Amino acid sequence: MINKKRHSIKDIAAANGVSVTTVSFVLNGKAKEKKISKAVTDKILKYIDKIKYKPNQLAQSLRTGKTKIIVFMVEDFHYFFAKLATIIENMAYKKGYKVLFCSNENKDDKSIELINIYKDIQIDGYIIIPSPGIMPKIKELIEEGHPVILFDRYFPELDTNYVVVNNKEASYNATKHLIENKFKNIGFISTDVEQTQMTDRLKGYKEAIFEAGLNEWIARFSINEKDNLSNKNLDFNIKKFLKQTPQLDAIYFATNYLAISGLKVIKKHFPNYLNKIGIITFDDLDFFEFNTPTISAVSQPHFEIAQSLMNLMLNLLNSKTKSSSITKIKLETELKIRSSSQPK
Amino acid sequence: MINKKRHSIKDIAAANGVSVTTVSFVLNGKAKEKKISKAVTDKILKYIDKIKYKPNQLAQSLRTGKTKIIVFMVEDFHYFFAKLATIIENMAYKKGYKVLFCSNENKDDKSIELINIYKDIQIDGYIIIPSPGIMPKIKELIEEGHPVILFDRYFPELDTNYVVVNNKEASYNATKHLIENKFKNIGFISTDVEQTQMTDRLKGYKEAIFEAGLNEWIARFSINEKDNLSNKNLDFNIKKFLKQTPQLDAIYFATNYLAISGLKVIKKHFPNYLNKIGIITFDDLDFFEFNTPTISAVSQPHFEIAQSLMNLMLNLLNSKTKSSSITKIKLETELKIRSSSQPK
DNA sequence: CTGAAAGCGCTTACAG
DNA sequence: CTGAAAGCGCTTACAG
Repeated sequence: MINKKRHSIKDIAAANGVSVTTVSFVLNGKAKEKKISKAVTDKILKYIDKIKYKPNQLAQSLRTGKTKIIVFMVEDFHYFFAKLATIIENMAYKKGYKVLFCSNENKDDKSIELINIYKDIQIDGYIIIPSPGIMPKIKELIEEGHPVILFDRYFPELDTNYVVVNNKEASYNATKHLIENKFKNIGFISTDVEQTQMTDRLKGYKEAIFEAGLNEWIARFSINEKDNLSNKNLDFNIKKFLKQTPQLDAIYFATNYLAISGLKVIKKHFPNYLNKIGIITFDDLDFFEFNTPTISAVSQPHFEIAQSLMNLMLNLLNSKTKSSSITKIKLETELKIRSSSQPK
Repeated sequence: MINKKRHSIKDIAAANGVSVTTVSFVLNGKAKEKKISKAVTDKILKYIDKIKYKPNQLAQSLRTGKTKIIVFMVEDFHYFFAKLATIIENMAYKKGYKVLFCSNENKDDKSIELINIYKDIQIDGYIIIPSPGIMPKIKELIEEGHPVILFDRYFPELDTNYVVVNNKEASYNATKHLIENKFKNIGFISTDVEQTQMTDRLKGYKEAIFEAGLNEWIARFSINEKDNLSNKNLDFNIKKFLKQTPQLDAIYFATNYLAISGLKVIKKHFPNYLNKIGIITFDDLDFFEFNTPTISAVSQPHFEIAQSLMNLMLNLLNSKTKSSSITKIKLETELKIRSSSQPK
């Protein structure tokens, strides 16, 4: 490595005939507080500006224990992530933080492994979509004093910061929308995960169905190897469910990849369904907008989610006081009514 | 922070009645080389295993100048990125590296800003989809001795490691496929970016058209604010182009978000086109597979791209010798023929 | 108003 | 075979 050797505080001190202490104080904006004379302060400031001095983050980190790195752990890097990532990134870098994006694939062992690594390298803060069984690990993180924010789902038994959407209410509204459009036998296709985002959507569905005195048609599939869109197993299960339940006149998918799988199956094996049954899904996707037919969907407020997460995290990082106040944010979703949920 | 104080080498040394030097040698697998007795070595190894000692990465980094972090810079976090990210992540973590994913939005200033930050924190290696004008910055990185790999596109004038696909050949084949299916007036819709991935695709198109003695119909739009799928401006331009060029009986989109925009416009303003004109696009997307009609596409080998990138990077990181050998990899794409490109 | 010095936790050249 | 010590580049309590 061709070393146009980096400048160090020592160099600056030597060049200006002062001590490293003085330079450090000036660099850290403590000149006033430490009563460094204006003359010296200005001289140093001008000099660091001239040589474009940048402190060595590594040394700072070693000394202070802060790395200026935030972890952003999601389930996978598709759709939802893509919508949030750029916003998160831009907000973080603007404040001098780097973001380590990573995916836990909703697996506990991967989550734990990653968290352990990040603890080792002394990450400043954690924004996490938790996998089902990592409540103990999250608890540990919090007890050790790390700023932690969960999102998309949370652990009701754990008092922690989180940002989620109104899954239950949105699900209730989506179901009710189908009911109002005269659908009578509304299937609910979901996963068997027992996490809040999914159980709340189920609750909303059940409530609306119960209120209307209709029958429940619930299918919950296990998603082991979620290779996103090419989940043969999921396709197979949905196909089986549709075949076994010919009564259905509408389907509500609990999340977008289920809807994708469902649409694939319908187009292939039940093409007449497309114009016959109502379809709605949680979690909007760009292409639902121009699929034929266009697909009605519950749309999550990506910008608000990302913004809430980062604002909250930056607050946590800046508050010297280990403030024991916990912030829980529930954001509103929007029901995008398109053609798939119109009366048939 | 509740400090169940981390163990340090000093602690280990004290607890075992040896010096930190000895401990360090053992930790770094230099026991043999440094002739540490088997007895001492074993004792230390057993001890660090018992207390689950993990070295402080920060201190190591400060000392060695290595951070065990790789940067993976893409244009944006959609589609292409999602396909590569998990593979990259898993390969990296397995080897003890962390990955800083970031997006440059194909803007030079953002690229440069990010690279400067990463140089500051002494990132070990750079995998970059370069924005149009950062050749000087890339050159600087290389000259300073940083391992750098470009991908998706490269600078022909710069002798550097890269991983790309056979854009020109694939584009030639895609165009030829349309020609063989009797399309005579094939439009080419692309961006005005002068980067290899795009210019090569244009070349392939032109070559096939020329060979067949057909007319060229080329539209190249500027993509300023690429907010991915909701690019009103792009929609507008494509609509205008289609209106002004009624001769077209087929369209070849140079990349997937152009195809998405095009499909939206066609569905909305030229619905009869769907069954009338041929469509093919570069860069496959999951939903092209179950759009109506299914869309033919040039599919990139995501797994091979990710794997090549990481293997190459790990090689670069491990070779002590500043090997001056440059690796240039061009991977094969696959033409997925679906219904949109069938003869009409 | 400013500085000498300790220390964050490592690695390694040097000495014995 | 093993250890004392310097040094990576910072921050900050302490002293004057």
